[in-house]
Amino acid sequence: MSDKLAAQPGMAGTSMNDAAASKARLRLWLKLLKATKHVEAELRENFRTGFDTTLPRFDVMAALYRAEQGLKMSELSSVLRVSNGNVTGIVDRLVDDGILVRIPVDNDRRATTVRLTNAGREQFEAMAASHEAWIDTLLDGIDVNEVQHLSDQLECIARKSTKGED
Amino acid sequence: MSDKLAAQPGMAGTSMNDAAASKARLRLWLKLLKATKHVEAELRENFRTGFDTTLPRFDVMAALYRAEQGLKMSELSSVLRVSNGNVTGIVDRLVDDGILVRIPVDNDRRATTVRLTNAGREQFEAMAASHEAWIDTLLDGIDVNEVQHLSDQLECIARKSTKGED
DNA sequence: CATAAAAATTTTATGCTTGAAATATATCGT
DNA sequence: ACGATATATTTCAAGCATAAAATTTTTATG
Repeated sequence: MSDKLAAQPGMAGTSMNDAAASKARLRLWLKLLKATKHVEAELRENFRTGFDTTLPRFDVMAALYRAEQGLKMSELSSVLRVSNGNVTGIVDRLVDDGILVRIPVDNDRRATTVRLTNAGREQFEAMAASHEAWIDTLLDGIDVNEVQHLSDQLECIARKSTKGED
Repeated sequence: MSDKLAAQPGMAGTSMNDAAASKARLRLWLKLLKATKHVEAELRENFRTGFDTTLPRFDVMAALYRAEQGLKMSELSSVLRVSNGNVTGIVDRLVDDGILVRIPVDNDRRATTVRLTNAGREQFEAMAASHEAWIDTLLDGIDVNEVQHLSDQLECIARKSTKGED
């Protein structure tokens, strides 16, 4: 639609040739990556020093906090979009720490449900509050009024082949 | 949108109460993370199937491609913002594969410089071309005219405490 | 019912990542 | 020259991550 006529000197915000657009996208990706890695690094450090835990553990707890009745291992790895084998290890350690329990599933001895213990729910709530505050600080360079817009653009990226449940 | 009660005068598109802004930032962060992870996963898969290599290896090669005379291990880990120990392992494997060489530094027997071999440079060029094409495809949901703007916002995030050399 | 196919999970092998400890070398102050 | 400190790198232990193979149990089919 808005392509052909980069003709005008004004070039009112429109168009770029393909090669330039490709380079621009590459630079954008590098910045996206840089910003994300930066925030992740800060969060990891905060989780480590503040709660002696990790981001992946927090992610597992967050998923289970939302699912009061617990989730099966396969549901968990699907929600978190990580491999099955990976979840096994993280859950093992969380169980050892008394944060999670494995509950056998009736009528299917292959599966187990995983659920937060009461201690786990408590710990999660404390961490979630800090987490939100950390993000608030880390992203405060962003114009809040632009958040929705930015958000929409990112949605476009994530949706590529990722059937978008949130 | 800016919350119904944007009060009145002055505050044109501004404002949201703090709690709402905080939640909005949290949601934004989750999308940022989701978009980044999605692109990363696709790239990893492409590198694996297309070149039997990994993103971290590509990153090392990219850094060294730009530095024709090579980099010391510490410079490499600083540029890539990863730990020293991490770089050691990745470089070890790249050396085994004939992609990198370690060169002793004159007058300082503690340090070594790492450089791409000719084979390494060749391989990198092929991979870089594909990489750019992959990114172009993955980010094509993004309005190219918004790239600069989006980019600026991300810059804000990355700059927090990250003295911004690129 | 038997057995093949499917499903849920774990195990294995490999590699990335960190932070901390260890090693080796260089530099500086006295 | 000596010893303390700083610098460059590697090693180590633990955890995260994937893909692929293996295990166990369920379900479907003949």
